Amino acid sequence: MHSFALPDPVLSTQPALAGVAGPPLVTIQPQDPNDLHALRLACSGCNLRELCLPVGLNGEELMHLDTLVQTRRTLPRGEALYRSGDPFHSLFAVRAGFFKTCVGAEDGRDQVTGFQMAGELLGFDGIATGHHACDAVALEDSQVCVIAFDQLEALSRQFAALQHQMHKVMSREIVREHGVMLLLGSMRAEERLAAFLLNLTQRLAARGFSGTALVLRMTRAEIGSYLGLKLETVSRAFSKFQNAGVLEVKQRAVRVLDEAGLRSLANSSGC
Amino acid sequence: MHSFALPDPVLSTQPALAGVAGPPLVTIQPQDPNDLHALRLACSGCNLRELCLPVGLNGEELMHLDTLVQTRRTLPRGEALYRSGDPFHSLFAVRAGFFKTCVGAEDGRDQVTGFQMAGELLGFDGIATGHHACDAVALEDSQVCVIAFDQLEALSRQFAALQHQMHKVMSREIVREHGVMLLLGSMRAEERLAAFLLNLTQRLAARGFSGTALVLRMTRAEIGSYLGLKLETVSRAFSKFQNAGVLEVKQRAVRVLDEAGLRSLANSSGC
DNA sequence: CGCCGAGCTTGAGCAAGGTCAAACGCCCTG
DNA sequence: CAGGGCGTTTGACCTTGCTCAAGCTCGGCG
Repeated sequence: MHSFALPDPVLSTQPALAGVAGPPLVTIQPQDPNDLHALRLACSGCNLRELCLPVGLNGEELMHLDTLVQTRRTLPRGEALYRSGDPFHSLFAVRAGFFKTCVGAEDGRDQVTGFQMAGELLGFDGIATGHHACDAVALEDSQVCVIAFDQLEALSRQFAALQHQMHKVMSREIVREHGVMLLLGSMRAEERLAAFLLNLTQRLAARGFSGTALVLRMTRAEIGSYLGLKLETVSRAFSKFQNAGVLEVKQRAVRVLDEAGLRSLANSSGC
Repeated sequence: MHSFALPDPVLSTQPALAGVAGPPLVTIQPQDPNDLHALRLACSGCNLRELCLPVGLNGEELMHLDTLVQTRRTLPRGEALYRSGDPFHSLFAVRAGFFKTCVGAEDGRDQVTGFQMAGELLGFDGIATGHHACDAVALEDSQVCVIAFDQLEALSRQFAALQHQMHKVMSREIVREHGVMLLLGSMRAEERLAAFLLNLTQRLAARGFSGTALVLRMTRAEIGSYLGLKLETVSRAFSKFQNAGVLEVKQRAVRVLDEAGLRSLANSSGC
């Protein structure tokens, strides 16, 4: 399918174009002795710990969390982290790269339900039934931390802070989906795209990347699926934003020229 | 606004028309001495325990859960259980009645994100920030059990079964919202309505009500908001289903005449 | 009992976005 | 470097569902 060799030591999520370099990822050396192996997996040393599950944990709690994340998994672009129906054992924290999640109807239609970037968690859909209810697919070469769920539950019975953090993350996912429902249920095509771009730039900015220049990791069709639009409509909206001087669009490279303009496009209430 | 006296002893959710009577609700006598007071609030004696938070708990766990649900709250039709921005302290289990939840954009548009019936839990949106992120409004005279969230977290640190059940409920909410996204993002108007009706009848059937005759508790506009359609479109789809012999529609009273037909309408894939 | 108002139905016309089709750009591979 | 394929752009046309408007139903209330 897709020949793939992971460039060690690093998987860069947003290359030079992003302008602002993110904090460097730790070097990955697969053949290390045990202590180094443990270190490189440790949440306590992870540069994403302020965005990920460890938020708000103290030193002791973090050390215990470290014992939980015993493996990482590396995926080439296009590979599924899990598929609908797979048995659920673990949550996954995106360490590097970019994912989409999508649900499929029986008749083949499918709907992208989200895009996940570094520090975000995947897999909550599997808890309800013990089997995953959607697909998670890497949109670029990616790496995730594997978090055994039964161990996470056990640990969060010991540490209230971890328990609460986990509840917050799940609640945030519910609230995020409310926002998507608002978007899908009551916004026009251009409002949807504007809102989507603002959300993306905001999340990239929170990770230390430029809030104005970004490289989309997904196709027009995937954006369209997420936004409830056809790819042609997405493309036309991009062109219109470019003509209006709000964006500069060169295929997947997008630069926000007028953030306030974009913001007002996202709330134009259909008038 | 709405003059209201709660008929004691019972709040019936689906009246005679539903055909099959649900299990009778326990008698509510507000002035009882303490032990009876405790009993009437008890999850262990609740006829909804197989649908609600107590699923899968053993006797001891149930007894502890009973200590958690110290109050109920009664709401007349139209009243908000909570509103966006309210501080979050508790989850709510619907004991009787019917609710909608909705999120609002700044510009006044709002989107119904769900309808909740007996045994379903409300309030997870508030965990993320400590403030509720949507409104929950009673669509008929209703009653909820109030579950103090910090106590629930404490108890679920003691009992793995309760902890896991809570995670399952939140996960199920996430999966449900994926389904709504699929509906909003990729279905035609009539498919959306058919899918909505199937979902409603299924949930009513799980509660012992008829799976074919139901009384809608929400307006056409609220259905439309939930489905991303205008109320006229909803009304037209109802009429079309009636003409096709799939439904009998008399205002809010709906009877499913051809469930298989309805099912195929929900998957017609746009052809 | 008749009025009133909220909610529902139905029609006519319209616009947003979908569909189909053609052409282009970019990257990967041979 | 040429060829091929995927992803994107753009145009022309068409369908779905929205808008606006009128009339209807039903329940509550004076």
